[in-house]
Amino acid sequence: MLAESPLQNGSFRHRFGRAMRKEPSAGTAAPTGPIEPVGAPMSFARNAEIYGENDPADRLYTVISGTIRTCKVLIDGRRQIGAFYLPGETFGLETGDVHAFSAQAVTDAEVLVVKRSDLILRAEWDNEVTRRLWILLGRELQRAQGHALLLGKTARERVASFLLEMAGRIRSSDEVELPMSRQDIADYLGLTIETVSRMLTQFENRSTIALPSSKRIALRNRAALKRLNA
Amino acid sequence: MLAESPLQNGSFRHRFGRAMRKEPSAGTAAPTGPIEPVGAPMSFARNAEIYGENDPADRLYTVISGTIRTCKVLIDGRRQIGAFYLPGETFGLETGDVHAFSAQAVTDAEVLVVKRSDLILRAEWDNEVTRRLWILLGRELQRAQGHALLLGKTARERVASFLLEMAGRIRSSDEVELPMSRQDIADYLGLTIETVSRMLTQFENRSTIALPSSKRIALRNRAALKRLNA
DNA sequence: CGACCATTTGATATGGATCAAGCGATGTGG
DNA sequence: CCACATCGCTTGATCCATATCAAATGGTCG
Repeated sequence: MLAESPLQNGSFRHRFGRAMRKEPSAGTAAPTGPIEPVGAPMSFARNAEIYGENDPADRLYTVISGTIRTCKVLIDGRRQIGAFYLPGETFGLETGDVHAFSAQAVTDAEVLVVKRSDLILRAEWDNEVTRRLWILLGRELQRAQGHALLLGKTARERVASFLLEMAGRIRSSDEVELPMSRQDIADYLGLTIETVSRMLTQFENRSTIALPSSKRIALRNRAALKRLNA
Repeated sequence: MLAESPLQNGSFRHRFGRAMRKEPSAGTAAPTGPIEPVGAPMSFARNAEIYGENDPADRLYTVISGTIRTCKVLIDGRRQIGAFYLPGETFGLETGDVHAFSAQAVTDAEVLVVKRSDLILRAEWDNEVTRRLWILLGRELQRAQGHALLLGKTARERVASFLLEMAGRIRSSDEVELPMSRQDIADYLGLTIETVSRMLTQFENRSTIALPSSKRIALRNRAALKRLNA
């Protein structure tokens, strides 16, 4: 239903420049960089599936451009999004041998792929690779814990936290261009699109944010949002 | 408020025998065993704090007897429990240098403590230690992801999942002795004690479970619970 | 026995879901 | 280039699951 052609549609390249600029301090030994910066990037069209639930988890992916989501669909159709991955971030790291979540492109996207077996081999005689894998796994854990915490809060708090999180991760002064739809946000926050929308307009009415367009959000009063971050 | 004397009250020993029996296949190379099975165990009285939020995360703990919870208290007093740890399980593994959650004893408990620095040193020339640490961290990630998933469900589903999870982790035929209070369960599931209680009596009325006593729960119809596991 | 605490049960309130329009962008075919 | 279908988002009205408030019950320990 969601799956489309898993290969490129060509129109993603206009995002490339912007995306590359988002990569944290390229060239340094920044632990956020891709583990293995060589190899041909793969392209995915919007909504294309990168891997499915229960697919063998034998690869790691680093986002070059675009946004990726991981998600799980319950039998009755409810969808829970596990995480969003922005340029520079790595996903697909799982300890089981199959993926517990599936991954799709939120926007047209380019990702770098590396085989897990290669990494494990290399980790044997390269402590730096080991260290980076450890950091990545730890980061995933923190993210998952934070997500669980988020889901215990009220709708207003969840949306506030989401905005702050995204503003922190997307490089930009005070105006954020959200790459994902309201439905994606809702499924990440465990809410409905209507509730997400209402919270946003509520924030707008209180001048906490401004909404130049539906995906563009300007944080006018970060303190008010932080206060809701509990 | 919750913190009491951090040292023993002596009455925990009666749990020791039972607890030890819970350790998975002792003596084998079971990856669930404690990483370092030597060192004196520490004792904690019910509700005693093992470590607090923002304490340095320089130790790992393996439960010998009793039950431990990790939790976070929000400014307004809401409490979110991150996980419960039963005998044989290891907690305290964090990637940051301070703990994001605090840990307390749910019941009188004994835990084995090992210094993180020791482990890291040892991991340098002992691949087995490295491998076990990796497995532990991966398990934490899975747990946290599962928890986030849980919090997206309805109250009935959460309680059903909780019962199944606990029944799976506590060795016993079909009758489980829950070590934690309704408040602990509620805070873990993101519900109120009243809702937890109501769901339990609902299951009892439908003969899905039986409640010989408030903490003792007999699973009469696992299939019905699994159906709610979505 | 009596005080205390945890749990259950009942009555009511409410936050967020659901159902149902509207509305503004974006794209398509005539 | 415009009319119109489509899609994603917002807004409004109502409903319902769970929270909240309140009280009864039961179990434990002095």
